[in-house]
Amino acid sequence: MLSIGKVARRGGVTVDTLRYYEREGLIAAPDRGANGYRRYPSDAIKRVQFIKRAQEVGFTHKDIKELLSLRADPNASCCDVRARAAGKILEMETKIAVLERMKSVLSKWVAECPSRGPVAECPIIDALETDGID
Amino acid sequence: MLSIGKVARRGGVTVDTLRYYEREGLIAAPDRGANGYRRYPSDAIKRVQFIKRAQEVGFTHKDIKELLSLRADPNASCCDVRARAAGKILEMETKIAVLERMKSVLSKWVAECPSRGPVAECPIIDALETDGID
DNA sequence: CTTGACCTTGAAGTTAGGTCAAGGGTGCAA
DNA sequence: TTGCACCCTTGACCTAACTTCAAGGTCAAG
Repeated sequence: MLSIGKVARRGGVTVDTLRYYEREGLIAAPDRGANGYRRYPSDAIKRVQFIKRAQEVGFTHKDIKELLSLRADPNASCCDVRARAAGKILEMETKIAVLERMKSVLSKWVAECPSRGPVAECPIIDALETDGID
Repeated sequence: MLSIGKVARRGGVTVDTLRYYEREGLIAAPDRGANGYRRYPSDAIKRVQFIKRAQEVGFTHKDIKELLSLRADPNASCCDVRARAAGKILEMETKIAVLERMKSVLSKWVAECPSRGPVAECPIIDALETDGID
């Protein structure tokens, strides 16, 4: 049985974060000792790491709760998990496309800017004042 | 002179958003009529559009305040503006790189998933349980 | 004179993922 | 017994860019 501090250190999060995960339902409320302290089973560390890794590849807490439910559901199929991952890839592609588009507008403006002269003649300021985004 | 409702409609935002911009210092507090209503000069619409366009290319409100200061500063140079835009491009490249990395990890996992069979054998779940991100 | 559109303020809610502070109890070693 | 690390709870606070709410005052048309 592990104290919250040990789970935190070994899981790579803070104790505040663990309590927050518990509130959010990402990890089950553990048993308590006679002193009221949380006592975690040793596989709690694995669960924390699961959550961390899922976050690192872009899953939100809501997504992670679904993944954890699927993992615990004997009727769930691998296909369900794959669909979540595929959906997340699509989301990322959308975000990347938005960023690329903004970046290309800014790049064009930067290329047009002489980088000297007063701001009154700056083509970037001018574009912000008068252009639509195109 | 324009009412807040007119500036909002012509600027493409809500009246609440305009009041929020005023609180945030993005637009100056306008004069008030005898009834206490805000009375905007007609160039207020251009300023709102400046803010909207700057947002659309990725500038935050903090960034926009700086750009507006530069625009109003006779000692500012075009170069200062260009530097802000170039910095924003770098930020976007960083964000894109993070997303691409997450996406490639997920894509690899999706490719490895047979998309059938119980979740207990799912390679994606397995990767989340045991892998580092690589 | 009533109806509906418009305006005022301040405060609180939203999303996401925590972080921190106050005020107190517990466990162990010197 | 003192001291320090650790644990507890509740509840507020953080970023970002709004949005919504509550409770009211003003204006113009019919």
